[in-house]
Amino acid sequence: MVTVTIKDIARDLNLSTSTVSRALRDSYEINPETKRLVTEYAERLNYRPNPIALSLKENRSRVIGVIVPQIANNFFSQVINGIEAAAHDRGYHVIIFQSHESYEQEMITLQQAVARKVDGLLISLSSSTSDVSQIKELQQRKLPIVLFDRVVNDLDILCVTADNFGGAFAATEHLIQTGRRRIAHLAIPPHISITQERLAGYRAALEKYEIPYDENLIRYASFGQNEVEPIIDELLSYNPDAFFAASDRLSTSCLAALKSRNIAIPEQVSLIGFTNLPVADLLAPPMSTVEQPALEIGQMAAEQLINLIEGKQKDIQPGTNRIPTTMVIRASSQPAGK
Amino acid sequence: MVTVTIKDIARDLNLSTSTVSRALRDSYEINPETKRLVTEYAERLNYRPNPIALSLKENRSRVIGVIVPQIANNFFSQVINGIEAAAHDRGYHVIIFQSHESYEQEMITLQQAVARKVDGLLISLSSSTSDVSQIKELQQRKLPIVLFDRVVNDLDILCVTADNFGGAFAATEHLIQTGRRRIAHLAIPPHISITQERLAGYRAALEKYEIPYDENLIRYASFGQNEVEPIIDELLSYNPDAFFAASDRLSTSCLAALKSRNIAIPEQVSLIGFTNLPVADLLAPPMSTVEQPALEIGQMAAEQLINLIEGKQKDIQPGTNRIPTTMVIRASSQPAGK
DNA sequence: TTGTAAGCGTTATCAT
DNA sequence: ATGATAACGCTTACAA
Repeated sequence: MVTVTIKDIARDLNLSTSTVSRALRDSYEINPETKRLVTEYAERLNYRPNPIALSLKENRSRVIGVIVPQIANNFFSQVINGIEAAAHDRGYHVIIFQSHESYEQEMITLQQAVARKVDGLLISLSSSTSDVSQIKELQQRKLPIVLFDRVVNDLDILCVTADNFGGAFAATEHLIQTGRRRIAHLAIPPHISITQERLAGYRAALEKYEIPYDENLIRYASFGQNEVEPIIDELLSYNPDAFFAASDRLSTSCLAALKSRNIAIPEQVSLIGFTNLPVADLLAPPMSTVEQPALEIGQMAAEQLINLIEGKQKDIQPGTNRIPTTMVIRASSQPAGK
Repeated sequence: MVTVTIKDIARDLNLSTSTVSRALRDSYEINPETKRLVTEYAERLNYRPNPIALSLKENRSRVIGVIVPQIANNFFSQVINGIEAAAHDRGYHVIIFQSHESYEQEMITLQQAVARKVDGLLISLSSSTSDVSQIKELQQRKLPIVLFDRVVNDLDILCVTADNFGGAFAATEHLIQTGRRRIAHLAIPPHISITQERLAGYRAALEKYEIPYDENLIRYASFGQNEVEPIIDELLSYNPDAFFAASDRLSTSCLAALKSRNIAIPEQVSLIGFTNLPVADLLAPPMSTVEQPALEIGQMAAEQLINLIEGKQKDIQPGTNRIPTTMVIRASSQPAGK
C-alpha cells in the first residue's frame, strides 16, 4: 500500500524533511506561514506518521503484550476488553498471546513477545506454570511486567487480582448460613495462587463457624476433558450437602454432572460457583455465583503497566491489588426449607 | 530493556555488520568458519533480530489487524482464537480492534489499523455499518482485506462466513417437521448480510412446506439494552408456536423473556437459536441451537488474508466462502406430543 | 570472502 | 527560520 511520508511532503513543498517534521511536530521556532502550508498539505494528503519508524527511533513500540491461557474464555475475554480500553486511552495497542495452559508454550510466547519489542507485558500464568524465573529475569532486565488473576505471591512484582479470599469466604459463609456443613470444594490445580486464596477463604469461613475442615471434601481438577465427572463421584461418596466450584469451567461441569445424576439443587446439595458466565441466570438448576470484576482487573492491570512503562510509578507500591468480587445469590438456589 | 543488536556482535567479533547479517541470514558466500563464529556468538548472546527494524526496511509488519464489534463475545473470541492459530503458524501476529457496534468507531479503528501499518485486515462489520466505501477504498489502495461473518455482498471482496442460509433453513425445517407453523423470527438489524441470509433460509423452508410468510412474525432488534422484551410481547400477540432467534444474544434474551412470562418450552412454543453458547446444554428450558463454526471461520479468514498478503492468491476466487453450521437438537426441546 | 554505503521514516543536533 | 546530517537496526548492492 502506498502511503505518504514526510519526504513526499518535503519534496512537493520544496522544503527539507526536518522543516516538515518541525512544522508537524509543532516544535521549535518555525515560520507560521510555513507551518500552515505544511499542516494543510499534510492534512490534504492524509499524512500519518509511520509508527514503525518512530518505534525504531524512540526504541519503544507503544504496544503492550498480553499473555493469557486462552482467549476463548469469558473471564479472559472480558479482561482483555478492559485492557484494550485502558490501553487505547493511553495510546497503546495490544497484542495477545495464548499459552494454552502450557508452560512450554508460555515460555515460547514470552520470547516472542520480547522479540516483538513490546513495551511491557501483562501476564496471567498458565495452570502448569510453577517456575517464574524467566519472568523474573525479564523483569530484572527492566521489562515492565504486571501479573493479573493467576499471579505468584512475590512482593517484587506488581499484581492485580480479584479478592479471591473474600469471594470464597462469602460463598462459603452463605452456604453455611443456609444450613450447609459438608461443603465440597472443587478447585483448579493447587499451585496456582488463586486456588490457594480461594481455599483459604473457604477454610476461614469454616473456622469462623467452627466447622471441621475435611480434606476428603477438597479436590483439584486440571483443564483436561472429562476430568470432573469421576471427581464428582468421589466427592459424592463423602455425602456433601453443598458444592463450591472454584472456576468458570468447574462450575458448569459440576452443574452438568449433578444434573445428569439427578441430584436436586438445592434440595439435595447447594451449588455456588466462582464464575463469570453471562447466562448464569438462565441455568437450571440455579447456581449462585461469585463474579470476578474482569473488566476492572483488565483496566487496572493495563493502567499500572503503562504507569510502569512511562515511569509514573512512584505512588503505586509493588504487591497485589485486589478488586472486590460480587456474589449473586439466586433465590431458588436456597434450600426449599429456608 | 537492553537487547543485543547486530552491531554488538560485529564489534565484539571484529567484523562488519553486513558480514554478521550474512552469517545469520545464511545467505551469500561466507566463510564457514566466520559463520560458525557468528551464529555461535549470537546464540550465546541470545540475539533476536529487531522486527521493527525489519518492518521499516521491508515495508511490512507481519502483523494483521482484526476489527470486531466486541471481543467479549463467545463467537468473536472463538473466531479470534482461530485467527491467532492460523496467523501464528505463518509467522504473523494479531492486533485486535473493537468497533463496539459503532460505525464511527469502526472508521476510527480502521484508520488506526492502517496507521499502525498492518499488512492486512480482517473485518467483521459493526451492526450500524451500511457504508463500506472506506473499506473499498483501502482495498483499492492495495491493502489486503478479508471480511468475515458480518460481510457485505460484493463480489470484489473476499469473505468468509458460516452457511447462514443452510443453518436457518435447517432450523426452520426442524421446527416445521416437529409440527410448528407459526414461527416467529427474531433477527439482528436488517441491513447486515447475515440477517438477510438467515431470513432467506427461513423463508425458503417455509416455502418448501407451503407455509405462508407472515411479516408480523419477523422482528429486528439492535444491540441495545432491554430491546428484546417489548419485541417478544409484540410477537406473542400474533400467537407464534415457535421462535427462531438469529443470534447469540437474541437467543438468550428470548429464552429469558419466555421464561419470565412462564411460557413453557417446548409445550407452548419451541425455541431454536443461532448461538455458540458453551453452556447451551445446561440452559432450561432447553433450546435447540444452530452453531457457527467460529474457529474454522477465523482460521480460514486468516489463511486467505495471508495468502492475499503474500500474493499466493491465484487459486482462490474472490467471493464468499461458506462453512457449514452444526444444528444441535436437544431432545427435550421437541414438543411433548412428538 | 568481507567491507562500505545507502536506504527504510523520523527526529534531534548542529550548522547556516 | 531552515537545511544538512546522523542515528535507530537491519539488509543488500556494490566495491574491494
